[in-house]
Amino acid sequence: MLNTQIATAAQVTLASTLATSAKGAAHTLLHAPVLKSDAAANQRASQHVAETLKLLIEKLAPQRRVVHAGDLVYQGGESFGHLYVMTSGFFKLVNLSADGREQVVGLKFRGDWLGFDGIANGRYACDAVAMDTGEVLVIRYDALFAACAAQPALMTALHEAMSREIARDRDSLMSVCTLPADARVADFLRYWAESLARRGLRSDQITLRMTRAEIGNYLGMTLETVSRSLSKLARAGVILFAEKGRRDVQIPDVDALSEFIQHCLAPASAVLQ
Amino acid sequence: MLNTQIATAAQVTLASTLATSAKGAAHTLLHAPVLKSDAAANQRASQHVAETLKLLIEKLAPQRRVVHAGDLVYQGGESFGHLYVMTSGFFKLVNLSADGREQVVGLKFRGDWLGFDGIANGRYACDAVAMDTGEVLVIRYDALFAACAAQPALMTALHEAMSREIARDRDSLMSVCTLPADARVADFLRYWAESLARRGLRSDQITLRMTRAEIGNYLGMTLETVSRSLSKLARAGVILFAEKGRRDVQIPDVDALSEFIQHCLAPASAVLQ
DNA sequence: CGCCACTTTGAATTAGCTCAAATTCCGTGG
DNA sequence: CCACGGAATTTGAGCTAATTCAAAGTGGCG
Repeated sequence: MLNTQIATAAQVTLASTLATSAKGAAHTLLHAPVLKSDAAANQRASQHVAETLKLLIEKLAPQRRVVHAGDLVYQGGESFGHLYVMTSGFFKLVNLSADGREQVVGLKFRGDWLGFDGIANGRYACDAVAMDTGEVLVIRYDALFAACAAQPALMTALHEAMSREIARDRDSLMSVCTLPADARVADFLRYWAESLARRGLRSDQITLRMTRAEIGNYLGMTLETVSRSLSKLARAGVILFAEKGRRDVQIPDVDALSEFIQHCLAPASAVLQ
Repeated sequence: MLNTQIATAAQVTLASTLATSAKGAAHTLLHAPVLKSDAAANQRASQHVAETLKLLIEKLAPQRRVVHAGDLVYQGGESFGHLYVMTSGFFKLVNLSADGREQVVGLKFRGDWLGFDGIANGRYACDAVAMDTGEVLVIRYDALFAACAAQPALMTALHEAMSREIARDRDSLMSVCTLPADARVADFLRYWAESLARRGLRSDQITLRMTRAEIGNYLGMTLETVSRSLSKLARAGVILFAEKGRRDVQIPDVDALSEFIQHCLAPASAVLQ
């Protein structure tokens, strides 16, 4: 396991640091624990995506670009000029470090923006690769920038998208740092299903468009471990593989994935596997 | 080790995926490998920070808030209304998941903004905790939003800061996912030193304001492993501890840290440790 | 039909974790 | 100023989750 200590000793340490230092006011305002999927919230989110796309199309009349599996929308090092907003399809973001390490650092779905990483330095910091046929709106950053001044709704949409990305990236880091391998895979599936649900797509049956090696790379583990974890999830009945092929995963109950994660974190439960 | 495979089999897999799918155009535009620290770039960055702070102060005349070690600037779950820009000090961002896992997901220095995570949902997603005495500019988001329309420079600064945060978070994820423990600690120190250098502060001597437990939590490893890795770095002469106390770390040569990381990644080198 | 890439599963190995004990540091009060 | 106690750190020893290495199985596609 990566780090059980995080749920025990380290957590106590951090918590006590906060408690003593925050002058007794720490953690009285926690989010309501959202462990259950929320259909109403998903519908709202889906509608919000549709409205944002409509807004962008109306205000900016952007060019559209159709992509196919394997196409690069932009490439690390390339000069920044455009942002892209997905209307359909599925993308991965791949980072390449100076010393040659390569990693999938993000997954993107309909409504997500691509290219934020390029704003600060004038160069894109990663590759955006289509994993499937899809379409993006091509948005000139300077045009968007200018339009934002006159159209507050555009700026709101932009800021919201960047904010969401920041929050999501942190959740990713958290998953990698605090969950053991099995739970990480479960969390990955949960995130994917939730992402689909929030966009109004069916989420009980997802087609993994990534190989085990890519999933493992994204989650910080080997392809063998991904395979073993998926097998364990299937054995536990939390997921089902379609009869033919193992790229299609059925998720009868998303909440069961969350329970599985909790079960992985539980310290002293003797359930045979 | 977390994942040597990433540097071997998985990398080949990913690379070939890109190569075959990107129609032969993959990776011709890589960044220049920046393995060496760059004094000129640091100076430019430092000046840029100063200019941005000046701009914010002039245009928005923000309130200032002095903080001391342990103070919370904002708390997860709290209603969003302000962004904060650090003029001095040092902060950590702590995420708390719905199921109680807690993790340090970011470190912030002078010039960095705090609170972006709150824009999308109207609630902050993490705690921002001061690790030292410092000061932040308190910026009402609605005021900033309004001012951006008239002051393009403000919007540029805002977008740059968000973009930088997104890129940085991905580097974090990459470090955790692709580096073994020793290299991760080295990379952590390298990042810290670089962060100071880019702000015009001395970077050859840094005072770790975090316990081993916090560092380990941030890097996804235990406090014991952090301690062992630091000892190994000291034994290798890459860092030196101040005579009294082990919170002060001297870094005679930042580039030596990068070399150490490379050395950790090297597959078949038989150097005794 | 056969190749090739992907996946699964097993067995052995190891990096990092857990547990434990000794040491150092630092604030506090005598 | 020094003694004391609690917190943080270091280091060792054993354990275990995940990796590495290896081999067999499966499916898609020309």
